[in-house]
Amino acid sequence: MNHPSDQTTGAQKNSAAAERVTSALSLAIHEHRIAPGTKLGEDEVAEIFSVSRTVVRASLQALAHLQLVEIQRNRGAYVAKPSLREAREVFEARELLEPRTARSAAERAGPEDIDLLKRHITEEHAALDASDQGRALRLSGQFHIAISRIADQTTIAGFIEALIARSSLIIALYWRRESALCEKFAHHDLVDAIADRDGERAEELMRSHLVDLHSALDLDDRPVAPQSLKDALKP
Amino acid sequence: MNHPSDQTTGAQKNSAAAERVTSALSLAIHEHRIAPGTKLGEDEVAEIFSVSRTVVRASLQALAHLQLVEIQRNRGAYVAKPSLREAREVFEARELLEPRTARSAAERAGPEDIDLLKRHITEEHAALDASDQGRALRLSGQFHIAISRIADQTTIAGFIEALIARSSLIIALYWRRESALCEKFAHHDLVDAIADRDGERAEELMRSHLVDLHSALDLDDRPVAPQSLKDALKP
DNA sequence: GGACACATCACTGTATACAATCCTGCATTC
DNA sequence: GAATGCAGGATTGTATACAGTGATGTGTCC
Repeated sequence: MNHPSDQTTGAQKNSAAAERVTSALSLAIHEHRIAPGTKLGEDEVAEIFSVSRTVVRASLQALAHLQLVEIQRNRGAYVAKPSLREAREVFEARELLEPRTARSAAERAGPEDIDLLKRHITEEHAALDASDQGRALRLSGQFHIAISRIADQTTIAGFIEALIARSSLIIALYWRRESALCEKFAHHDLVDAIADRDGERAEELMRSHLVDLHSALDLDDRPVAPQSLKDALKP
Repeated sequence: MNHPSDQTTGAQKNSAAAERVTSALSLAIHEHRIAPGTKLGEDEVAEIFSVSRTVVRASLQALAHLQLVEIQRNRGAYVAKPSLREAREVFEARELLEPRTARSAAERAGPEDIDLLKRHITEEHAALDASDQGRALRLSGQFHIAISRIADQTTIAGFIEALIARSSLIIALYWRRESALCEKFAHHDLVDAIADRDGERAEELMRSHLVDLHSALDLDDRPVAPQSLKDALKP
């Protein structure tokens, strides 16, 4: 059985070394150790991981497909900075897909699935207790992915995975300091509903959980980031 | 204004030459000129397009991400052969996403959007009259993509694009000879509903259209393809 | 005659070298 | 002093060469 924080995503497998680089970059982005907008120079990344640019390029392309990085032709790869509009779209899409997925998961979950989810939550708590925000955030995403996997719809699970990856960037950009990270209980209740095989309740819990998350973001129309003024005038 | 059959998909842009190769391969697959399961050797493709393997690899990777081709490590790239289960999942996902998208499209469509859709249909008819099955099929897919673009949800539009790409493979594998290609009228009615700004009707038409499509496929559990016996015994 | 082991071959994986493009800084000019 | 043009450097795009892996076919042994 896999450890809950295993990160073999459903994404397209790259070959050998490329996958290692992709995972490492993806992890760092998910844990907010690389900020949106950061340039990922090929030589730079290549040296860090002791591989050639060929491998790095494959990784960056894979990440670009997940929209975690943006590749500008002849200019290089940058960690993506989702716009307000994109941020809204991502959460709308999640609110469309995930509640239904949670329902399916509740209807299909076996004992080992429940176990997996519970271990997930344990890990989340541990990360929160250790004040490891980055890890907690990543695990929180993994929790959602785990549910979509249990729902046994790999196609939709893949979409959700991509949405959660982008959510991580969105949270990095638009999270309101004021709002607390109240996911602990939300996730716990969700697992309970799934363990009870109560699809209806799982669906509703997931929906409200996502609405909570959404409303904890600052997705109004006015400029948010300090550099947006400069950005707005440049092009 | 763009020509309706323009094919600048929302997918991640590859660099320069790679995009040309990706488009050409994608087109050939969509038009059923390359069968599922066909091997796409790097040298072979490289020579056909007069580029180096580097470029071909980038293209194949991009197509792999759309799940149009499957890359097996150290073994090469093959045009994907979606399983029955995957086929079902793809259509379930479409039935989940597209009706709602059609509703949004109806609510947002401007005159130029209606024009675009009408020109799409004209092209489809032309292809059908010319008995160009492959082109008709591709245009039919493009029609769905156009609607999702009008809905102005680029994130979901991207998902739908990927689903339609795979649908093309699924149709190649599981289409029943008996059932007629009845899309002409379905698409026509849909455009009418969108032109009337009747979201409700558009949603319902899209739903039934997809159900029709789904039921025109042979997605039962028994083996379908003639070579499946051989395949089943080999591994 | 069949099966296994091994060698050969074809192909993919990775690294590196070269070409093209873009950005930066400086000099020149008005 | 500001703006423009140009040159240098840095970075990405592409091609090619080498290394590693899997498949195929042959030969030998039982």
